Amino acid sequence: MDVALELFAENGVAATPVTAIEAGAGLSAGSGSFYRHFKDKTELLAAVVDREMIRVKKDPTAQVMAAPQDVPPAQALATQLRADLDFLKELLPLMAILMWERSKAPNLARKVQDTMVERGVELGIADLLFRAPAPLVKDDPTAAATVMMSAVVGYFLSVEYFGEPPAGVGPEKFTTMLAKLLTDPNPSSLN
Amino acid sequence: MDVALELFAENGVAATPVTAIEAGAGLSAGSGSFYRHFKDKTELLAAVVDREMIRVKKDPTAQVMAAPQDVPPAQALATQLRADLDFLKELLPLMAILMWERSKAPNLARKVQDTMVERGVELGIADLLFRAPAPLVKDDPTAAATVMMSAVVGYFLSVEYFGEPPAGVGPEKFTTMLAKLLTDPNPSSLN
DNA sequence: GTCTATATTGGGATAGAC
DNA sequence: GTCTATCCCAATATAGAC
Repeated sequence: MDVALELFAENGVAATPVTAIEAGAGLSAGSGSFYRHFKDKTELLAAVVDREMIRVKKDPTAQVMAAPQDVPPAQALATQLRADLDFLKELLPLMAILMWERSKAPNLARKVQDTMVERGVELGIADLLFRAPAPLVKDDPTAAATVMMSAVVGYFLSVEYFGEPPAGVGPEKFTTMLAKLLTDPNPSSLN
Repeated sequence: MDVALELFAENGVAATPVTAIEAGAGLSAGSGSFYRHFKDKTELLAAVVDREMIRVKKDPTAQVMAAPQDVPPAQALATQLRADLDFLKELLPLMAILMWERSKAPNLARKVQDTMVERGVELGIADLLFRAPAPLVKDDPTAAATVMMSAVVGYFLSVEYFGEPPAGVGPEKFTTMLAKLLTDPNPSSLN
């Protein structure tokens, strides 16, 4: 399953021959030994995704970190956002697989949306309100959290996909800027 | 090529049989008629991507809109962000294909990064500085533009991928919030 | 430029010995 | 549980008539 996770994420399920999985698992490629463990590739995929969802759900880095009292809110939030970026790295193989399989297995995408995205936004809301909430955030925490999470995900995908930060803006700069924008305590454009 | 673009984006190149392209183009599936037009599927892929890149580059919605003087900066920026979201919709098939082919054709990803991402951030910077620039933005326009573009891309992908806005936050709310955060003229967390 | 027909291969899956 | 051997099919690609 470890091998399959890697190969699926890298090349997609369809493009990963059973023989390659056998080879990666130390079995002789081309022997049907794979089929003593799983009925077929589809069953393996389901097993891999399930295991990954469970693993991710209990990942400690997914939790909101205890907010230290002695640092300014912007800095505390930036630290949290860095942790979020690291957490997404854990999620990456699963995300890649689901992107590949989206059209074939829409139910899988649905499951992930419910458990990951909505929960992510919820956590983000809690996160934002917990720290000194700026007026804009307080005005519509859900929208603010959505912006925050979208930015993190978008940035993460850019980095992973292209192998380098967009426009040379590293994680440090990125999270700092995003945190500042969100914790700004005095907006005048509310009108 | 239109059919191929659709099918490639939906299912990936490997999972799209030549026969399906033939069928979609009005040819009889299974006849080799395809091969009178392209040497093989790889050549078709290259042609499709090239045509798409050119088409996207001259797309008028990619331009920064003339900023009206009589609306507040936050509102003007929100309008621009809505246009950006629409533009991404144009880009979606190309993005999907490149995501799928990333591992197989890293050079393609590179080409896109140069022409799309960097250009997108550049436009974003111009955009931000052009409108009433908040101190935070002025302080580091590149970082602010990266945050802005990342948020737009992340939000867009969530919507496209899951078929509905995350946490029920629609495009209107999203762009408004993001624009407000960016144009806030009075941040105190710069320190 | 499209068709019918076909050669060929790669990969999914099974049978049965060990 | 793994192997060798094999079946089968789906998909690539070509040949040659029309």
